Amino acid sequence: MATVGLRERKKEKTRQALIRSASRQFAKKGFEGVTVEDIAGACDVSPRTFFRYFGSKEDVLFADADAQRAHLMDVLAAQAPDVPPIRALRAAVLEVAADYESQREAILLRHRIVMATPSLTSRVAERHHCWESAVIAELRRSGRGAGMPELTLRLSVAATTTALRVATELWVEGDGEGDLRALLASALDTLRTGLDG
Amino acid sequence: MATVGLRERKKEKTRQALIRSASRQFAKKGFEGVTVEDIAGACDVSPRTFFRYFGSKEDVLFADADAQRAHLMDVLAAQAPDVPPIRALRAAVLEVAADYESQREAILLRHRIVMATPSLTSRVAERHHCWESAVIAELRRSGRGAGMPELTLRLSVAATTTALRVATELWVEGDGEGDLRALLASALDTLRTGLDG
DNA sequence: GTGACGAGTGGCAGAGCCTGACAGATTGCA
DNA sequence: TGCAATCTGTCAGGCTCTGCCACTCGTCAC
Repeated sequence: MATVGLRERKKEKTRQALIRSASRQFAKKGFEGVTVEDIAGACDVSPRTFFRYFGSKEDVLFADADAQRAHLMDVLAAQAPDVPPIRALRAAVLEVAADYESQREAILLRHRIVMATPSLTSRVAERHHCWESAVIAELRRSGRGAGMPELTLRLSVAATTTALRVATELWVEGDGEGDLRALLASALDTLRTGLDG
Repeated sequence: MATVGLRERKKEKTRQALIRSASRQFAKKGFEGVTVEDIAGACDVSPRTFFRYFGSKEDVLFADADAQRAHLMDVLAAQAPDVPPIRALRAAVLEVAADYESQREAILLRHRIVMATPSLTSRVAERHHCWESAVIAELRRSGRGAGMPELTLRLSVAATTTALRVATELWVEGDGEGDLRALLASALDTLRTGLDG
């Protein structure tokens, strides 16, 4: 049996406690109105320990980013080898959109915090940019992007992740009431058909 | 005649000195290897004064961003009213590309600094994201985007600025030897025609 | 020319983020 | 129980950035 030791369970518990503590306080007092000391203090942990779990105060807000990125990459890698790159990527981002919808509250909360804090908006952009690089690397690794010129490959990936971002923004602005996957699918179709005007 | 007083001339001089001092030292010792004290000290100015010119250490690296954004917006606003939004935007980003080419050395230097400093990559992304909002606002203001659904409008703008980013990245990776405008034009054509595969 | 006004500056103090180093506590295992 | 690895707290310190106050120096009116 895969017993995880007490140590690891404790660690995961602290990690989750820090994330919850941070989210709660950010929502109440704004990102800049909360110090690392506040976050750590609410968990009976020293600020130094906080930084052993998260590289920065911003990181705790995007703690699940790695998991989402991993999911994206998994779905991408799981596509049949003969599926063309853009179609494979389409499936992957639609999967991420489904993730977002299933974590609706958390995503909405985070986006509200981000919107209210100019210095954070760049972080979201960075995340998507980071995904971009990873996706390109994966497409290259799997040989899927072999026949495409460099510019086309990069542009396709960048445009697709951009579609995910734009669709998500609209969805969030509508308080997550709309159908994110439908929105994203529509955006992807637009990209496939071509922008006119 | 528009004589600018000694005071203002001095101010502009300090500003330029700070920018040059920063660029030079960043190039030599890396962004994080240089402190604000270093930058200011090299100009015989106190750190406190540095922050009166630039909101942050990062800002000094993107000092010309405002001018470029203004140029982009000017070209956009100067398009004939009957030019459709995407075509107007195309003209504007091509103009920015021309700017980049004319400031080749400075752009290349900056991108190298950014590439070498993970924490800065988000800033570039943020800049483009910021342009996006401004462009959308302008298109809305001029009534150019009137007939388009929200999603299409935003996606078109986002995809176009993304094309600028991707083309610029490729251009920089090739040490600015290629033809940035041609690269961008090709990317824009791809977006217009539609992504296939 | 002289003096008043205001913009620009420097220095100081301080909050907050983040890191390295060391010592103590806790867990896992023999 | 005792050892080794891991996790934590404390301390010291550097850096970014801000508010505050006094000072200097252009600018402008008289």
